[in-house]
Amino acid sequence: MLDSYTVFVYFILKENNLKKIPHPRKEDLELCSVLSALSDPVRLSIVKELLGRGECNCSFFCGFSLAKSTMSHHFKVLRESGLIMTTIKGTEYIHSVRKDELDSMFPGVLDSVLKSYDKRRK
Amino acid sequence: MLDSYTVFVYFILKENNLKKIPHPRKEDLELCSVLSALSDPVRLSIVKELLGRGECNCSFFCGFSLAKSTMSHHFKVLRESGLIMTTIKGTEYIHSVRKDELDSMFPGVLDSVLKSYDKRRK
DNA sequence: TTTATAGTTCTAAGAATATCGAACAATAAT
DNA sequence: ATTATTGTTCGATATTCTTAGAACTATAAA
Repeated sequence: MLDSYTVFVYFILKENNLKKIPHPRKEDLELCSVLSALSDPVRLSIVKELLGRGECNCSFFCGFSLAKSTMSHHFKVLRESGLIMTTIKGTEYIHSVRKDELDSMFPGVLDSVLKSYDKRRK
Repeated sequence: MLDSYTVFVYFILKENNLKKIPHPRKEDLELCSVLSALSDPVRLSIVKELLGRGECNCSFFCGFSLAKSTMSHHFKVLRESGLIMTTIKGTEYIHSVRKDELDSMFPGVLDSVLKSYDKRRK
């Protein structure tokens, strides 16, 4: 039985609980942090997948056989370095590479790294 | 007083003590190791200096106010990742960037990274 | 032969990283 | 309301990294 007061309280609670995921500003991105984030094989692989697929949630990355808390950690490192952006859609977290901003700050870095990664020995 | 026997023994001793510094083969260089080596500010700065100066010994890098053992460690990391080559000339260790080999294995990576590094905020 | 030079290697300490499982949180579905 | 989904966050552990000082090594110079 929902009276108007209950609806109001529910709305406030929802608003307060809305998760805000912090992202660094483009101008604050640091080259060393980006390189460090990319230097881990798991994360480099994530970035490659994200670039290939456009954007997607974490479920695409179960092939790593790593715990989901571990994957969450890697996504966090990528986010804090400025490599990816995360938005929440329902219960899903949608990730995408901040390609334009990265290209603007560090021209050629992402492209050359991923090109080399693609033609590595399998 | 050097007789021929003394000269011979001296030669053998010198030969045995000749330091062989191991370097990874070009084909064995790994992208993640290179990125990891470059992701440290000290090492990135070393690479930049080496590229600017051509080749040089460690004494150019005293401005870091780091212990020489620490610098030696960073040069070792750079060497083992394949980023630099080290030869011994007298008591000096001469370092140089393996630019051609890196460009061949990872085209554009070194250039784009150092370009971004050069125009970072001071 | 002794001393100086230029660096390496060893050892150790503290910080940072990668990983996991358990507990938790927000939304969606029933 | 309860349960399911999709993750995050916390706490712990094992490993790696950065740094430094002390001892050492090979060559050069006196």
